[in-house]
Amino acid sequence: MGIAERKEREKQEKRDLIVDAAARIFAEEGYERTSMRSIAEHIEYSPATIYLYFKDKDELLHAVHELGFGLLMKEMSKVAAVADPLERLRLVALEYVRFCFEHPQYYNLMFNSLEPLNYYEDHCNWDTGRKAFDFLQYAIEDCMQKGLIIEQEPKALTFFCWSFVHGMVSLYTRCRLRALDLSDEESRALIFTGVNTWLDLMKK
Amino acid sequence: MGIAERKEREKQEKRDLIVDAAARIFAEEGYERTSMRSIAEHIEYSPATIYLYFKDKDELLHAVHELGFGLLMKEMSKVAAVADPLERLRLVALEYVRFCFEHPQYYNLMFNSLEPLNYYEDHCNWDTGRKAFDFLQYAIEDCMQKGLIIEQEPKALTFFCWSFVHGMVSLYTRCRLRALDLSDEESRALIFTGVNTWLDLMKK
DNA sequence: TTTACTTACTAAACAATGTTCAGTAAATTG
DNA sequence: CAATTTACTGAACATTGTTTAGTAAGTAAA
Repeated sequence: MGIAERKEREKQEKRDLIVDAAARIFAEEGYERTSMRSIAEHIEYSPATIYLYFKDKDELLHAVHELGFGLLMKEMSKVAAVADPLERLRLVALEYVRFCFEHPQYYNLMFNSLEPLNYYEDHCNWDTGRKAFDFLQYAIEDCMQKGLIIEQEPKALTFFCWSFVHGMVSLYTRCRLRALDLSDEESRALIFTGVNTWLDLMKK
Repeated sequence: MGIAERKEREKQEKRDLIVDAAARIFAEEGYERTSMRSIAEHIEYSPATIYLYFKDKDELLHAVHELGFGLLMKEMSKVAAVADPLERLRLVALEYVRFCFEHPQYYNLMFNSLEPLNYYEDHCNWDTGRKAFDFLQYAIEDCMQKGLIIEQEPKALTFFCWSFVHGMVSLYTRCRLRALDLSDEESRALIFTGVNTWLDLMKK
């Protein structure tokens, strides 16, 4: 039955078309400022069409959120081949920071905005985030097992590492570094310094 | 001229009435979900009245934002009398964390939301945040001068400390600890542990 | 007191938003 | 060819932030 499959494929393609357009506009304008109507206009369909593919704006946002995590995981996985665990951990952190610099709207959606999590209220667990967290935890456990960093409960230490980097980049993208009188360049440099300082503190 | 003064006073009182109502509703419902109409209804005035006291919703939000900083500074100042600089720094951090736990909506407004900063686009600097940052920096410089913690450029180190705690509480209030399979109580305990771990790492 | 003016406020409207629903035209099926 | 399903839309709805024209009371000057 080739027809049913073609229809299925076309449906998926249209879904992707909507998500891609939404992602682009969300990234440019931010979530609140992009209307369903403007997304519809971009793909040259009526607003009501979007509701045939997504329950509401939240569900569409969630799809974009997943897209963002795909991007982040791809970036972070680039350094998987590096042999030295400590250097690998450092590079993972740097990729994370770089991702935030290059896609601040995605980052905000993934780690600061509350909306995309509405989707998980039924499913109760944030699977997507969990995968990224585990990725980081493996990198840290590797360092710990080889005696390169301090000993700590792995999950807790992973949370601390994540928090530190997340804190820095969030304050940056959310414009709170205005409290520091720094240029944009200086702010970014400071954050990279922060990653190294943190790793030095964790070294045994 | 008593009349002019009374009018001035009454105007200020009404302004406060609006800000207080707005603060309560923002804190309960969140910024996006509270309408100007609902605020107006609470204070038993027409929506248009609010616009006599505030240019728009952003400016009202900013007033609430300032209120939040007043609250935070008050909480953090409670520990000013503690003699031991390291212990004082620890207590400041704990008060900061506690503030976030007790007023998550305020916290989000002050450190994650972009909107209240619109107000500063003309004034270019985030004065309110700067004061809080300086408060923390003094506490840290005190520790450093007495040789209790590692030597570092004070502003940078202050930023790192702030980032770490901000990162932890943000991930918590923004529900990203769902990636960790922890109860609410366990999450909070972990954050307090984090503060102590961080201070241990900074100790010389 | 009477007159002008200012202040404090509101009702009603505006444009834009997310969302729904009845209806339509085309594609598919029997 | 007829019946049914699919994919889509136009128009409406309720709600939002905001503006404007108008009103009624308070104040000041004659």
